[in-house]
Amino acid sequence: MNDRRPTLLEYALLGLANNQPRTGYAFRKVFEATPMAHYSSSPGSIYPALQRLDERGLLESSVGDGDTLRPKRVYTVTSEGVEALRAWVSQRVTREDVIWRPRELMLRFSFMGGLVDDDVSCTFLEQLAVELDGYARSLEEYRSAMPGHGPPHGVLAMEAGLANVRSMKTWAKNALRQFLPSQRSDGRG
Amino acid sequence: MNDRRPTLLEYALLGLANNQPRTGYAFRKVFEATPMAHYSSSPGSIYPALQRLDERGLLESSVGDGDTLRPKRVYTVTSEGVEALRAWVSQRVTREDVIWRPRELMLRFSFMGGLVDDDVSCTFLEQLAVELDGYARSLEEYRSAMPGHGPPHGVLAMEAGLANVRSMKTWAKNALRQFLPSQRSDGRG
DNA sequence: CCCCCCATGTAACATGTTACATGATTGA
DNA sequence: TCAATCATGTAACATGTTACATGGGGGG
Repeated sequence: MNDRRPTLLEYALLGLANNQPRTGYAFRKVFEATPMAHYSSSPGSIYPALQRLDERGLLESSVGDGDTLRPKRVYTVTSEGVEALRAWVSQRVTREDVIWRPRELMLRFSFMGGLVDDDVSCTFLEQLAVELDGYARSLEEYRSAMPGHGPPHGVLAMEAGLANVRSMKTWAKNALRQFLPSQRSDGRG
Repeated sequence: MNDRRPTLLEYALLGLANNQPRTGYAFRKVFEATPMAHYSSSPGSIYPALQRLDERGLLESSVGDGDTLRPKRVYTVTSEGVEALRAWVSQRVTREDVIWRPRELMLRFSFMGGLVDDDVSCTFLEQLAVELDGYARSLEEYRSAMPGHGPPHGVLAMEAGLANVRSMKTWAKNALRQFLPSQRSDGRG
């Protein structure tokens, strides 16, 4: 048996199934058509992943009217699956997440809707901003140690990374405003 | 024999070796310490990758004074390796690159220094800007089709993607100015 | 009737992860 | 001498990629 934590692909499937039950083919179409999640849409990755999630009890499948071979199989998330998803999105945002797994972070955020309370989204965005800030500072430090002579490619690539981190930070701060409990307390205008 | 094109990790090793010959351990240290390239620094990935590159003739290795077991092995890029690297960085920037492989793009750019003429960097940045622009437009279109009601997470995640693409575009346009052949032609001030 | 899209799956393969094993060198 | 760091590698395993195989249903 396989007790590892789910892959990113598996979490993506779980999150999509949580929005709406789908067939394997429908999952594949989402990965092909959607610009959001950058996962392979090949049958060789999707179907085995769905089978694994089924075996672990995070998804369950029901065949449609079944007298054909190759029955159409619809996957629905189980309560255990919902819990796994909730635990995943609610994890603390770490510096490592920001450095190594920014896509996973955005995937987590995008699955929060309807799954967790707004204060979880709020905490997520606050932690994200903090970690992005710290990372930006370490990048700046790193850059200042780079040689000013020679080809500028290294420094420029560095600056691309920095610009990226900063834009994400700006985004997080703006997004946060939509989740903060309303600022104006009921008294006064 | 394995004739596939090199992995991203292998290109990263090739590029680093092109800057300076290193031991396997030194490559690992770079991946641990550098914020730029997000690759695994585990021996289980690095050493086999170096062996593959050696077998394919893109790297060659020389052992230091060798009467010990476990000789220290220094990898140097071959002329064939340099050619492979040059071909890789010089490829046309496609929409798919921008959507699915932005990190690879930045890696390609950062290895251009000292490897190709400035007009290659120039072309790269121009193509990059064009493709980013097209991608941004398709993202905007996609976003405008999203539901305005319900949890805002999806729309926000979308906007994060957009902000990211736009910041990269701005970067590309700024970087381009450093590679454009000097605007003022020799006549007049 | 044929082709395309819907739909599900498997097999071979390469890569990367994790954990382990080993040995050399350097400084406290 | 002991520990840390330098240094190289392998084995088991899971995942993902590519290519292939199969079959139903609808439209031209």
